[in-house]
Amino acid sequence: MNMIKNIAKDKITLKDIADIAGVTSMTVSRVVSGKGSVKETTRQRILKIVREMDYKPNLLARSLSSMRSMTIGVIIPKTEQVFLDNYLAQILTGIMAVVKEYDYKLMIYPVEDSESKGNLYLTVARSKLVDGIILLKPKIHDKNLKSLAESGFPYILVNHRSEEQFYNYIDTDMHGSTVMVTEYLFEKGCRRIGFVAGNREEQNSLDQLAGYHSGLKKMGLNFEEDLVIYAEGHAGKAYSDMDNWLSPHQMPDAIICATDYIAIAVMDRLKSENISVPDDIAVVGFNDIDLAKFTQPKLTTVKQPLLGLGKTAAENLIGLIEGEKTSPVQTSLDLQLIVRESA
Amino acid sequence: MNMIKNIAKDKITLKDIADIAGVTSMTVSRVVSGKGSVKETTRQRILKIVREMDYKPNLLARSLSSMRSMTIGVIIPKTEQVFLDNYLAQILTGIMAVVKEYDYKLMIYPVEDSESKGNLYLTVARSKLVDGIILLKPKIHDKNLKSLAESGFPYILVNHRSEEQFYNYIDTDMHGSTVMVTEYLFEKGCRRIGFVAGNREEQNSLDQLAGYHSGLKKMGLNFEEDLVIYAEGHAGKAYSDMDNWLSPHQMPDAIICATDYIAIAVMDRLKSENISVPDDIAVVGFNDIDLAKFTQPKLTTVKQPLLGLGKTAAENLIGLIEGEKTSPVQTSLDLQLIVRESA
DNA sequence: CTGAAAGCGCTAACAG
DNA sequence: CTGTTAGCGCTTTCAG
Repeated sequence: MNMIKNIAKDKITLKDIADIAGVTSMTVSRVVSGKGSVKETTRQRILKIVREMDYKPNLLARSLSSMRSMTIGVIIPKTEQVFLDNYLAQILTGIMAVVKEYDYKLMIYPVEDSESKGNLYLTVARSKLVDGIILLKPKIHDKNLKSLAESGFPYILVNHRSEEQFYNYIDTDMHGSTVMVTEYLFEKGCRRIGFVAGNREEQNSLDQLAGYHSGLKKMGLNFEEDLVIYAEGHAGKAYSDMDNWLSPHQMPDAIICATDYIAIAVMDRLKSENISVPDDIAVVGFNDIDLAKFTQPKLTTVKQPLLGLGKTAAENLIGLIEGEKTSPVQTSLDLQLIVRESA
Repeated sequence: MNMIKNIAKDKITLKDIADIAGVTSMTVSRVVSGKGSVKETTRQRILKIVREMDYKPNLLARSLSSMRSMTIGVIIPKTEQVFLDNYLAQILTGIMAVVKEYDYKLMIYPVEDSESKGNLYLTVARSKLVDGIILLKPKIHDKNLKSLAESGFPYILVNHRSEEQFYNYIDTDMHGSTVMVTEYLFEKGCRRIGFVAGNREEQNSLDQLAGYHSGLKKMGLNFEEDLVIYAEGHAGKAYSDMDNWLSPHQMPDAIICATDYIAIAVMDRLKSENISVPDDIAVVGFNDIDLAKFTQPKLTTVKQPLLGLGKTAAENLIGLIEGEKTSPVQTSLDLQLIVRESA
């Protein structure tokens, strides 16, 4: 029997293994970390002891010494929804896939909207806990973005196209796709196309709104303020603000919704008013969430390549971290209209 | 003008601050970490320099030295869905709320089902990157749970009730609530109550199934194998396996679904077969996801206190970490039937 | 209230 | 291929 097995296993260090193996901790380090070469026989001997002792490296020490944490941070805007929002969930899933592939780890930083205490981004950056950060849907007026960009710390903005030349971002073409939707509805015969807007503190939503304007213009339609509901992304607000539309001559004949959640609420309201979708009014959503195909009628929507967004963001960030890419990284992914039953 | 401001700000250490302030790094440490007392005047002087220099502590070094990372890890089963599943999303949201409140940080570890390479749990535990871990819905046959429990490292199992006396877990009473649902349907006049089961590798789903059995028995109904679909949690499988029910005399008059996603798929199938819910068949889901109130008809479902689950798990874990609680922690939260239109 | 000394466990860099 | 030296930046502990 082996006495060694009775030692407390939760504080075994490289040195302990080294002493048993009769080498220096440096040699064990090379074996365990896989960096540097070691004679095959001693390598095997060390590996055996590592297994017997059930040694697990202290990653904290490793990171402090190597100046690399091998983890990336994700900053999530914590409005009401956070994870409840499938939108973020999908992007995160994409990020996770890449993170795993490259053997990185993942740290989550939820951020209150109000939060402004001393530039969280730089605090995170300098904490050395992460090698780079991905910011999901930052607010357009976020003052701290600039100092982050200037700091040289690796970061990627997701869904935050910027006119500024120096920001790193991955985005989807919200403007173009909203024009496309307007065009689609026009060709279906719609002439009073309404719009329920998202959160105007997000670049994304502004682009959508601008796309709606462009689309109308392109089709030769006039913009009417009454046809827009500024729901700021809240399904509940969309539902109740539809009051204004509920006199027959005010009604649009098509409604573009900033998100699928909003579209669902809108359809629910229409149903309760006995207005038929798509016969009386066509409804289009954005995102193609899981449940879009289960609504009655099934929701016509614009599919965001959310998984791809997450993956691209993570891949580019890791590229930046490992010096294989250089700033600025600026990418825009295409969207796709999924025609189902609601329009 | 202050020359100091031009120094590279991303590698300022306690020592730098100390030198400028004319004290030892130890004094600065006390000020920055808030532990230990410092004369008020020097405290203010140091704080001023900290601000001017924009010093941010290196948390890696702090953790290595103090043996506390102030972060908790969450192990997420990465089946197909991960974050896409609102279920996990809500629990995570609850965890995040508490984590923020207690000034902890959050690390995410997605786990492949197949994954068994050298007990991830212990590897994470010994990495010192986290002070404790929460395991979401571990599989019942997971061999590694036992060694984790024996290691003494703080952990909490979420939704994994166990007969074993020594496991720490937070769970919801799936058995009892499924009995309650069966009873509810019986009282509505249903006598052929069907059941679409979840993933039988999760204790949770097994409890549901057992609750279904108990419920039938309690109501004096016989269990019929034909009334159960083993969809293993997949909405798509539920949809297609309903084939078996689609001859009139095979049809149940009520269907209990393991999750709302399944319930939605089931209702969709019934709709496509021109079977009316709830007039012909009553449908009940589990979880009360966001969209349950938007389905047509609105879904009657069992509300899981998912946010509460997450919060309770995190609070208890932190209690364990900080020595305010002792193992085993075993809690079961109550569920609530939300009656809407589908049953 | 402040300082000195001694690490936390690992790795970079340089020898040999 | 292996060892030595010297930290990474912070905190613990013990003095004073």
